[in-house]
Parts: sequence; C-alpha cells; structure tokens
Amino acid sequence: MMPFPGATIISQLLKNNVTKNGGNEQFPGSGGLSSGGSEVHQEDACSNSSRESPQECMSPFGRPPALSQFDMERLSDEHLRAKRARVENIIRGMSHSPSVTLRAGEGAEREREGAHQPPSPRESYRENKRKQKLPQQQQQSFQQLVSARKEQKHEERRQLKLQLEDMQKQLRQLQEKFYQIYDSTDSENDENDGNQSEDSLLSDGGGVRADRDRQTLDSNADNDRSDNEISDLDPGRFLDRARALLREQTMMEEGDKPKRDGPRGGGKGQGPPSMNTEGKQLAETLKQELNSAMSQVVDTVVKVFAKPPRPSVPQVFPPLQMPQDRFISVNGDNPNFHTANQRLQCFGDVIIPNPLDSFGGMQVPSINDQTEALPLVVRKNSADHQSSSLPSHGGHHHPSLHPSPLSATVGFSPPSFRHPFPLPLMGYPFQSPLGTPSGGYPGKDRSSPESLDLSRETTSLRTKMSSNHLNHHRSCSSPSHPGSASEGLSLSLIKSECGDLQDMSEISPYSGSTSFQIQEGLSPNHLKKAKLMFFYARYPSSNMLKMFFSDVKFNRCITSQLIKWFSNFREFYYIQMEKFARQAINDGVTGSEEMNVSRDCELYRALNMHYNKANDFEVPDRFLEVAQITLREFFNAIVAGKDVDPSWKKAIYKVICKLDSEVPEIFKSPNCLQELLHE
DNA sequence: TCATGGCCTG
DNA sequence: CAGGCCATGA
Repeated sequence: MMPFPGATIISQLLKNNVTKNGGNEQFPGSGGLSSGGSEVHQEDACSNSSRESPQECMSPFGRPPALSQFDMERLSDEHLRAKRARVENIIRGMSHSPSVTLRAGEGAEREREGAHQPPSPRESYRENKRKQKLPQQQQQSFQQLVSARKEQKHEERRQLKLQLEDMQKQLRQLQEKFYQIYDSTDSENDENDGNQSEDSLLSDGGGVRADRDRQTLDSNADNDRSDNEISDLDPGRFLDRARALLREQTMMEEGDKPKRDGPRGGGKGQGPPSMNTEGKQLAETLKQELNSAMSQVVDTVVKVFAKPPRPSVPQVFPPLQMPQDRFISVNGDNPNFHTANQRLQCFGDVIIPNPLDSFGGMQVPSINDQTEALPLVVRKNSADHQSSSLPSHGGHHHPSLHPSPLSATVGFSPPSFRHPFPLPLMGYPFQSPLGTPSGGYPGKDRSSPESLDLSRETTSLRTKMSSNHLNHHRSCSSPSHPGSASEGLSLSLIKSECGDLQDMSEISPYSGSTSFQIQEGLSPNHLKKAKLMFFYARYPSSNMLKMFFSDVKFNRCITSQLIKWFSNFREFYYIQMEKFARQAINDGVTGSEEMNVSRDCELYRALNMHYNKANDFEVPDRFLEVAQITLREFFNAIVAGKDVDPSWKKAIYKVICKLDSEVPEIFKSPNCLQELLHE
C-alpha cells in the first residue's frame, strides 16, 4: 500500500466505481463522505466512537490529501451530485426505520464497548487484535507528538477517521435498506436473512482485511442461495439493479399487489416477477460489495495509522547471520590463516567467482580412439610394436581441436579449494615461477629452464583437463619433451592447473620466496612429492619420511598423515593390480609371464595418472618392474584360488614390501619438486 | 600402550 | 584423501 492509503484508497475506490459505472453512476454512500461530516443522525455516535481513541487516528505522515482531492472530485461532476442526493434521500429515509437505527446503533456500540451480542469468531479475533495494538500505538504516538503542529495533523487525521466512520455507517444503512427490501418481498421463507444481515453487519463493522475471495467464500458458506456468478458481478451493474429494485418496490407499494408468479420465479418461489431472485441476488452481491469496499477502506486506514509507530518488528527483519561466525567456527583459533580472499572462499556454500571460471566454455582434447585398442597389459611379444606405434610421443595436444562432452564438466572447476590442513601451511616452496632452486642438485642434464614453467604447467593442465577419462591418449613414455607444448595457452589456464597450489601461493606471505621454513602442516606439494616417492618406496618407514620431509615440523599427527598417505597409495595400487589381474584372467591369459607392464599399458597409465597426474615426472623403470611383479603375484594368487582366503593379499604385501628401492637424494630437498619437474 | 597397517566408508 | 575401526606386534 501507498503511504497515504487512508485517503488515497477511498478516492481510488470511488473513482473505480465511477469508472465502472461508465461515469454516470455514483457510489451510493459517497454523499456522506463528501460533506466532511455526516448528514445522517448517527453522526454523534460515530464521532464519539472515534474520538474515544484518538491515538488510533494518528499517523506520522503529512496531512492526507483526502478532503481536497475528494471535494474536487465531487465538484467536478454535477450530475453525479444530483444522483447522489437522490440516494442520500433514500438513506435519510432509511435512518428513521427502527430496525436500521437499532442496527446502526449497535454498530456504533460495538466500536465503543464491544459487542453486546456474541460476535462472530472472525470479528472477535479482529477486535482483540485491535485492542492489543492500542497500547503500543499510544506509546509510539506520544513519542512523536512533540509539537503542536503535529497535534494539528493529528486532528486532521481524526477528521478523516470520522469521515470514514460516517461512510461506514451510511453503507451499513444502505445495506440494511436492501435487506429490508428483500425481507419485505420474501419474508416468510427466508429465516436466514436476519442472521445474514447481522453477519454482514458484524463483519463489515470491524473493517477486516479486504479479502474478496474470502468474502465470497464466506458468503457462499453462509448462504446456499448465493451464486458464484453473482459475487463476481460488476458493482456498477448492481447499483443499476438496486435503483430498479427501489423503483419497483415503490410502485408495488403504491399500486396493487403484483402477482408473485413469474417466469423466473423458481427457487423459493415467492415474490414479484424478477423480484425474488433478482432481489436476493442484488442483496447478496451488494452486501458483498459493500463489505469488501468498507473492509478495504477501514482496514487500510487503520493499518496506515497503526503501522508507522512500530518501526521494528522482529519477525520482519530477523537478525542476519553473520558469515564471520561461520568463518570463525571453521577456522577455529587461527583466524590469521586466511587472507580476506581466502575467507571468502571458505564460505562453503557461497560461490565466489574466480579465475577458474574462465574455463567455462573451454574445449578439451578429444579422446583418441586408438586408446581403446591398447592392451590391458602388454603381452610379451607385442610390447615393442605397440609402443612404437603410438603417434603421440611428446605429443602436442591443442585443447581447442576437438569439442568433447567432457568440456561441460571440465570447464566447471571447483570454486574453491578446501585446505585439508588446519594449521598454516606457509612458506612451502611450491613451484612458483618466482622461486629459484636453491638446492644444489647434481642432476642429470636438463633442458633449459626458460619457459619450462609455462610449458610444464600447460602439460599439467592438459592432463588435468582430461583426467576424468582414463583412456585419454597421451604421451606416456617421455616426460623429457615437455617444453614443446602450446605456449599459446593463456595464463589463466596455467593458473587453473595450479588450482590448489595457487591458493597456497595466494595465502602465503612467503609467496615467491625461496627461503625455507619449517612448516606445521603438509601442503599439496608435499602430497605430490609423496606420490612421486611412491614410485620408489611403497612402504617408507616413518624415519624415512622424516628425512624426506625435513621441511615439515613433525609430530604424531603429521607422521600419521604421511603414513596414511602411503597407505592410501598402496590401497589404490593394489586395487589396480587386482583389477587388472582379474581382467587378464577374464581375457584368457593363462600364465603370469605373459603379462608385462610397460609405459603403454593401461595399468601403467592408471597408476601414472594417480601418482603422476601431470605426467611431469619420469617414472623409474624399477617401478614398472615392481608393478609387473605385483600384477603377476595377484594373477597367480587368483588363479590359484587363494583369493577365497580373506587375508590372501597379505602374502603379496609381504613380497612387495621387500621390493622398495632407495629414494633419490633429491627428494630430500624441499625444492625437489622444482628440480625434478624441470627435467 | 603405542605404532602401524588394512579395511571400510564418506 | 581422511577418518574410523580393528588387528597385530613390539
């Protein structure tokens, strides 16, 4: 509703009626409204009732434009005035009727003292509601009435209220008049009419919220005669009907008694032709329309008067849950862990736009069909040929070459990286291009480091993007040609590959620094390093881990986590072994010696994908041997039916754990990743 | 009792 | 990959 509904609504209501009536008819009760007072006898009662609670009329708003606006409207149409005068005469005549007076008085009485008769549940609820509102309204009003000017406005609003009350009374009287007409024509058969009109009075006197649908329902419930069609008819048409009805009534009273039969005299069957049904319908519909209009007006005014003094309703503005709470709870006692950016990304359910989104429409390389023909495990005699036939040694993969169904999922990168470690992970020398290797690694000859970061990350990206597809065809044999790949890729792509690493670099105050620092947690790079170490050692001891992760401040938790990592690595490793061994058996392999593990076979690819996803590390040959041994162990055990024993794998584990080789010294360097991956 | 590994599950 | 649970061995 608008800020000035009290007045605006009324005029609007009347305007609508004028419009509906084609500008020729006027709302019957508007005469009383326009006069600024009431021409009816109940004026005193109405005034008293409204003055008794002046605070109810107060409003913080300015002077309602109702009167002037209204008068303008009235004066603008002389014709309407004439018509209105006619109706007012009727009303005046009605007001002398005892029954009308009584009922109108009851209406006023109700406002003053409450209902003498048991009110309908709806009305009693509404009245209680009103009474509950009063104290707050008074309180708020006194706070606002600090100046005489406001007092004046207050008075004006009260006047408006009075007018509304007058209008209400007149409408009631009009209603009553029609009920009377109806009663006079159909008195003996309609015992419900009294209650009906009473209900209408009760409901309209309170100004319940104007709900047309509800009123229609109520009307239908109260009265079976009510026709759904009727309640939807245009009020203007009913005003016409009302006048016709009145004319008819007058003529009937003056002249002879008309016949009660009529072509449409069905239903209750008593009454003048077209009077019985039409009168009922008219009464019904007019009642509803009046109720609706009155309820709307009164309710709106009351609502407007009541609303401003109560600025804060708790239910309207529930306290916002501050995201900081969640942040604190998430990060516990280490609020310095995240930068502001990081904090944003920590709001688990909040999607933060990040550079990774730039992949949205990106396309990934398609899967090479040739991979489907790759042997599960490379048979002894054919291994070399298979290997040499692969076209993509150091292959160039151009991401935009082939659109693929994968593009949809690949492009949807996770919006945030969840740090698995509760403690700060600062200072780990990840592969930042700004970092410089400090460890003197007497390594093999490497390719020149220029643009190696870019190419390496690009290769990694390529791998990562296709990581969902095990059969993705790519170079398996030689990670020593990484520099040739696609310098054209944008930096954002490269950054996306770093993904979690990038997050780490963003939050680390030591970002770009080569200085080492003992860390209190394991970083993603530590994980990567551990995976590479797995190529040498499947069962590293805790002491060995401490040696190779010297940049980590070891405690029980860190050790357990590292051990757990290797345990998980082994789990995956053995699962793959068993899977491929069973598959080989299903494929008809009869002897374990038929199986070789080469860099071209699927088993190796699966393993490499897991431990060396970026394929930027040259897997030692020894690992292939161990893998082959493991595979054959599984094969033999399964063929021998040992897998019926629930602990049949333990024997294999015993064998495999002895096959660990020494981890190269370079892994002891905290910068080993940079150095290793530069090869 | 602790450390470790395996298994299962989310 | 991590957590929980259990079994095992020192």
